[in-house]
Amino acid sequence: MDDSSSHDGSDSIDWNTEDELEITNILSPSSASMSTTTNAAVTTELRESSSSSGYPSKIVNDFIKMGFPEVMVTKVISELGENNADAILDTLLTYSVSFSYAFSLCLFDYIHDYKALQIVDEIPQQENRPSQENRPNDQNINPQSNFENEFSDFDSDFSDEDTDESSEKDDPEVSLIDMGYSPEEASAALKRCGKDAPLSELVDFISAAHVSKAADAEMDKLYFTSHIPKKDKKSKLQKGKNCSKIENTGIKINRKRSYDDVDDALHLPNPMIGFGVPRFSCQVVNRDLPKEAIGPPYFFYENVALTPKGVWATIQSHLYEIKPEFVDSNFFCAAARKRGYIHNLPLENRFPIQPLPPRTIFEALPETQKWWPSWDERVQLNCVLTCIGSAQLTDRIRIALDKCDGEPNLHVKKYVIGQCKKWNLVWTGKNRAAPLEPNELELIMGYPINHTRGVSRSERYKGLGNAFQVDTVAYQLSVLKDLYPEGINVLSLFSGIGGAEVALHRLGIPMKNVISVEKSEVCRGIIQGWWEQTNQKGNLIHISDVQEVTDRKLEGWIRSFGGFDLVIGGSPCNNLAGGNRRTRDGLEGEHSSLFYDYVRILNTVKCIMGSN
DNA sequence: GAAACCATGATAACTCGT
DNA sequence: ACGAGTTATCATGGTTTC
Repeated sequence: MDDSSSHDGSDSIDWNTEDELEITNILSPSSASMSTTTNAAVTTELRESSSSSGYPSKIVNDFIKMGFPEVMVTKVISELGENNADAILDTLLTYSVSFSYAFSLCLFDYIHDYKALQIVDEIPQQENRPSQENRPNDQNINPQSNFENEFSDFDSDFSDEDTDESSEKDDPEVSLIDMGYSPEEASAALKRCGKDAPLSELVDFISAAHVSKAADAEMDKLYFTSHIPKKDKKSKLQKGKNCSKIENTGIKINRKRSYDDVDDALHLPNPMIGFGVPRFSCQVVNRDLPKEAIGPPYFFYENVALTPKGVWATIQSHLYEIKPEFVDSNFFCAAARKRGYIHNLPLENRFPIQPLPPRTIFEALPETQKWWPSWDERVQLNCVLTCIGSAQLTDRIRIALDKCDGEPNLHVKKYVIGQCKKWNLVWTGKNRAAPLEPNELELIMGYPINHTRGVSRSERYKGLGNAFQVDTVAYQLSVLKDLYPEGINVLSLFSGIGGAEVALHRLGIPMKNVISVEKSEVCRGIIQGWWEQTNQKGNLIHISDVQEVTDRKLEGWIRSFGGFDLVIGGSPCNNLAGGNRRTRDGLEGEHSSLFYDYVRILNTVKCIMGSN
């Protein structure tokens, strides 16, 4: 469909026309060095535009055009000045998370007077903020190393102001009440955060409590309320398919719904931050898990968020009705990755792997900045997939751009940007948009560089495209560190390239025994290589087929190890993923139905451990 | 209507053992 | 040189949500 637009013939541009002369010219080093538009990076463009006078300045408009709210742009620019576009962009990117979250809260009608928005609005009015000259750290933000400080910069801004207010410093409870919070809320926040906590943290806590309460109510309302679908066209997935496989297995299923009553739309959270992400301490710290779901063993299940209708409802129904935690990894790294996680892990005191990974394209891939066109406004990548754009596509893009004298027209821009987003291309030369290299994907996905080295290029892309984003998963698993200081026994299903193992290792959680179930020999080799290279002390046992994980074997392992502390895995998404044109058959598809083996194994483990 | 999406399969090109 | 197996390359929509 996307490509058809390039053949419509309605435009003067013929995307498929080969022009060898132009290609030759562009490929020559001299022509590349002659580029007059080398200051193509967004921030460079903005930096140049910022020198112009007038209000609102071009830089303000440019950031607004990038999608940032005007109030936020003007606030940040008033903070940082117009001369440091990098810092402005970084701050906006991070702050937008907070802002959009706050904005989304407006959806909950009973917190219409949400205080965080008041805080946001108040910021530009405050005159006693530290000047840019007094904040050298903000002036020279190093995109390579300072990312982790972004949000704390904002927090510290609040804190600085707080300390200027002696009354607040003396009695934060009074300050909170003055801000409109109830005495109960203020008291609870102080009890939870401590009396010395900065005001911003206290506000955050109260906001989080609001969110928790609102989200619970809203989620209950949204998840499974039935409505009549408006579309006439029936999904090929939603009707007439039952979980015959499960029923045949005889496994006890906590099934409350059929497909017929779960075909309503799943409302994914926006922003997709689950129970909270780093830099935004808006966490739901308590949730009521069903008794039978409470660990140990802890379990952690993952799959794509954007499934055909009804899939997550079915998954949830087989996993103790625990609501999925939907998180987009773009809050952790430079690429989007919208995933749902169902787990019974505690939510309190999560922490991310340090240092926090780069979260923008320029920070992750600084060499691309040199070639980045000003009109490509992407600051993060789309989801890492299992295959990459073709070399011919890169050629088509280059030819199209070469034909333009100076900045391309809107039609060309639209085509190029569309393809860049679709295929996650980055700028690696003049008019050259190319796919990411495997080692770049390893960086973005949180794996050691060369983690997948030694296998074919296709296998590397496939493995990484199917993998956990390590930082995202690690954040959720981090609570295990205090629970199991001596290490854990892990049953890792559908291990892939070992995302769970890498996450635990990077968290500093020792693995005593790992049963790793993975069909692909290539992936098993990658895990084994990593296991040896990182000098793991524990035992790693490979199982090639999930069907080999029988009750008897589970019983043997449990008797031998004393039980599994964590059952973790993301079952195949092949038949769920939006990229699948041919066999997106839903949870009953050839590959994705292996989810039921996850359920089977988890139930067996719990049963054996419970009886012990 | 725009945007996004842990993909699949056909075929060409390549590798390697005989 | 041959052939089997492996790897690289490319084109291919549709569902879902906002």
